[in-house]
Amino acid sequence: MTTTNRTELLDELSWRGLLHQATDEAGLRKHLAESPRRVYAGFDPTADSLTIGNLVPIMALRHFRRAGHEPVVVMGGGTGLIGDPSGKSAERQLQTAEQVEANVNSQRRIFERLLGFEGVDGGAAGGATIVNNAEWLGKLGYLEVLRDIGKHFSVNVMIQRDSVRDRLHGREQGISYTEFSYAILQSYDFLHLFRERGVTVQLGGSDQWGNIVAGVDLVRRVAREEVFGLTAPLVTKADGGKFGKTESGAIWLTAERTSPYAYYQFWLNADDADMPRFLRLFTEMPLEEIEALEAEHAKNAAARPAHRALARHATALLHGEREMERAEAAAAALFTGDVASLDEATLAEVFAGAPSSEHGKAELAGEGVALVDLLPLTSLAKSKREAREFLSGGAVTVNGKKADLETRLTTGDLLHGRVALLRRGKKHWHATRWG
RNA sequence: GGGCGGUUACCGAAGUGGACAAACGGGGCGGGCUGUAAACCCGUCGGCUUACGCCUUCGCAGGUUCGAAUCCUGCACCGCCCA
Repeated sequence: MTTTNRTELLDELSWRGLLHQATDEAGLRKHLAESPRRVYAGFDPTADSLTIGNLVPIMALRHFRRAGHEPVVVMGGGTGLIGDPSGKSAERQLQTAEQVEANVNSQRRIFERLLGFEGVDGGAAGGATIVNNAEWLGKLGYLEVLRDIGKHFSVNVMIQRDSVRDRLHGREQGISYTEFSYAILQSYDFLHLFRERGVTVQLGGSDQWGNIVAGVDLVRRVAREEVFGLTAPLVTKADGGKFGKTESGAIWLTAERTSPYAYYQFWLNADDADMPRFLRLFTEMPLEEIEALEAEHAKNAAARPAHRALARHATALLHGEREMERAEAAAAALFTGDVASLDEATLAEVFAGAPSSEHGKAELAGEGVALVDLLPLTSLAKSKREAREFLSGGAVTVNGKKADLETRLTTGDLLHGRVALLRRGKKHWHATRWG
């Protein structure tokens, strides 16, 4: 990890591709150089976890912290009750207060992991802070908001905003007063944080630009102080696909939703064309190191040095060194197909997260059980017909050995006397356990 | 309210009485090649206990016919035009 000093921060964010837009960039640069600042980013508790898209602003916060500034994470326990219309084509369904609270608590772990909230790196301003805007938004009175805050918002301006305008003109979907008001609440967050905690910079995804600018305006009007905002770009893929999505769904930042193994795989499978950007965005390697990897990749693409480095860094960052090592070991075993040689403990670890099923060992005696009959009982085939299709196509493997329509599973196939590992296609595994 | 056009499988889009489980493209799945990639090639894609077999599909409900995604009637929804 490099130590970035405050004057270089914006330059670094820029070459890393983390800087999209900023209010008064020259002013911000000076502001950040002068002294340690507090910078905040808000996160919506719409789910009990965050996805890889949310990683971008989090990475930006990490760079601020490394540069000696103090990140403040704002969990939208209050705004989450309302719903941000930005980027949404339809009115959002309100979540219950309990849901929002549960989501906030669940997401908190991610920030603790990625930003650390105590005694971090001896940054000049200390570690990061995490707050929940339900704390202050919940106390606001309606009349108070209308008198003190609402006065500073021009409806004329608000309806010009893309997120609102699209919904206003949409024949199908209108926008409720509730969602329309969202920007006011988020702006109020900035004002509150400025007053109570001296926060002077807000950071967010590019879809937050409007909300951020509104907050900067509000602080200027009410407190007569200049504060700043900047956004990180929306991450795209070279092939035009949606970033962070795989066949099996979104990539999440908690192990229950996306296992460290799957997370590792996601990065390892990144498109070559995306590598340069991803290395800059999602690792904290210095530029020289990244360029060295790129050179190495150009020389020997087959070894995929850059992919491995990216997967290792990103996984270790989120799940820790140990989980990263395990994911890597699992990858090695699964892709050489050499699962039969794994010792029992490693095998158990590698397949801990894989689909599995329990069966009676007696069935394996003598002739054993035909794979065509077994497959429909696993996650690998939906019906016997499908099982036949896969088997005759050479898609199925037992403990790393290719199977066909005739293959039967017998006691002799059990690894460590109790498990047989089936694979369909390149990466669908299923552990059958026999007891 | 009136006129016209539309509604087909995951998506797009052919099909206007039998050879239709339905062309073609995208996408999915599987195989090959490869770098656990891209590109490319091959196979497959309504479902089924193993099938020149059965069952369920072409907006919905009825009808004509030996036989309908295709013709008729009514209904629903979408688009354009007139009021």
